[in-house]
Amino acid sequence: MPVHLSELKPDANSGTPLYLQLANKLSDAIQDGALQPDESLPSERTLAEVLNISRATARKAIDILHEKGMLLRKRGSGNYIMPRLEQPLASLTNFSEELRQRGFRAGSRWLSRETGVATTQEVVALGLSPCDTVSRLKRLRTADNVVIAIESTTIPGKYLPDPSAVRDSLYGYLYARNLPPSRALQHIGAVNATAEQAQLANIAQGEAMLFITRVSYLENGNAIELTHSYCVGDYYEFVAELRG
Amino acid sequence: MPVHLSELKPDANSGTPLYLQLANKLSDAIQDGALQPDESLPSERTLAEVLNISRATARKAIDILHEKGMLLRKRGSGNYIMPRLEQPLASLTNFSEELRQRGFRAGSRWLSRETGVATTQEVVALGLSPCDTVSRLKRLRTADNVVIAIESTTIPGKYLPDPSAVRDSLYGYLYARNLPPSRALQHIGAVNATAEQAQLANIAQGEAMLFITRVSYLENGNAIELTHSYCVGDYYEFVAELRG
DNA sequence: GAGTGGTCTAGACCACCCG
DNA sequence: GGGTGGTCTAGACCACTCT
Repeated sequence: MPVHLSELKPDANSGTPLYLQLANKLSDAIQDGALQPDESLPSERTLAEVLNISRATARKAIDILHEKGMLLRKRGSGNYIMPRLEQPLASLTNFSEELRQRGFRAGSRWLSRETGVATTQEVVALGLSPCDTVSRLKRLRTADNVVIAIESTTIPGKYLPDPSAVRDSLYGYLYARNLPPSRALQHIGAVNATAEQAQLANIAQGEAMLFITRVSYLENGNAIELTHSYCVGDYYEFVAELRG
Repeated sequence: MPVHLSELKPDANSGTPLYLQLANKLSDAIQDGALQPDESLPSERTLAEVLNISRATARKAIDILHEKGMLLRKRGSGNYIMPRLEQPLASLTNFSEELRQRGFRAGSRWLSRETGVATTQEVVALGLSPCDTVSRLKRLRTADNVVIAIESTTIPGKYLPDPSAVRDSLYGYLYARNLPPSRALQHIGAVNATAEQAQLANIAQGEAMLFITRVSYLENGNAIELTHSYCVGDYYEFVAELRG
């Protein structure tokens, strides 16, 4: 424990919950290497006493890190920092940030933005009524100016009446209107590129692509987005974390 | 709330924690349809009082269901049952069970079972020393007698000294020896089938396949298994859940 | 204003690990 | 036996929703 414990002390007047502040500070300390793998954290009771919080609050912070896989709990012994696992990038972030984290320059080019009446597939996937209108966005995704995916998105008209309102980032639009997706289901398969896809992505016809279908949901359970992505195999790889 | 609340009462002498018992009973009630979507749960205080437990305990049970996406919490209003989402099959279960749940008859055929010295890739992925021995299993996975995947697994020798000890299920072997994987990272890409793969899987050369690399970890963070799977696109699809 | 979930406290007992 | 995490209790205050 090279850190001064006092640096972890949360601020009771900051507005953010104490347990969240503590979880974030501990997480940062681990990421920065101030806390080393296999090292043990101060005990829950020690943390509580030194930081002037209750043990339940300290515990809740530690629970968060444990749930993220950063800590190993050992009953009767202590809480230990996990040997570093690769972080799954499959969390719900926008595409550009994901690529930027991997060191690429992300870009996109619109193929079309239109409105229309929902197809049967869209009605089912998004939980709409047969006559509802939807907005559709189609674009090419690029990394360092290389096409890495062809992406088609459908959004219910009530959430996006005018598709041209989305300038760069769909997620940016949704967050700005307080419609942040909280969970999503992805179906991932492999397909051979069609002639049209090959031409768009500048690859050979028949080349293997990842075909990803994603439905995103709001916190209240309503579907907000249906996206089909065709991803160039050479550049794109999906990383997922499984739990037992 | 058609159920009698008394049926949810946990047993203090059962050995399993109260909050877990309650979470399971609530979960069952939802799955069975005894609690309908959009219906609200009794308030946390009511649950606590009727079931003779503290609010914190009731809350912890409800937290579990919320984290599983079964409940929608509404501050100042109540806890509501979520409209049913498709369950992601990407949790950490064995292959056979996963297929069985989808209504297939799962099978496998061994191609080879051997021991050897860890390759560089295996050393890195599994956190071994360069001279460590490993066991390697290679097999074909079938559903209703159709080959759907070609799978190669590497396990550190200290966990599996004799590869022929694995009869049918690797996970069965690991659980029996108290080595249950608790989390895993999967990398998922798309590749074109080689001539050899095409012949094994009875598909055309060049056909798109999912290429999945999985590393599984024990609760203590040690890697237990490295698996490469080539999955036939027509039959296999990976389902993942993302979080915000 | 009454009821709800969100946070926090102070204290308790247990099972477990370790020296 | 002393310290640890795992569970549980009985209270408290807040911000929010509903009507």
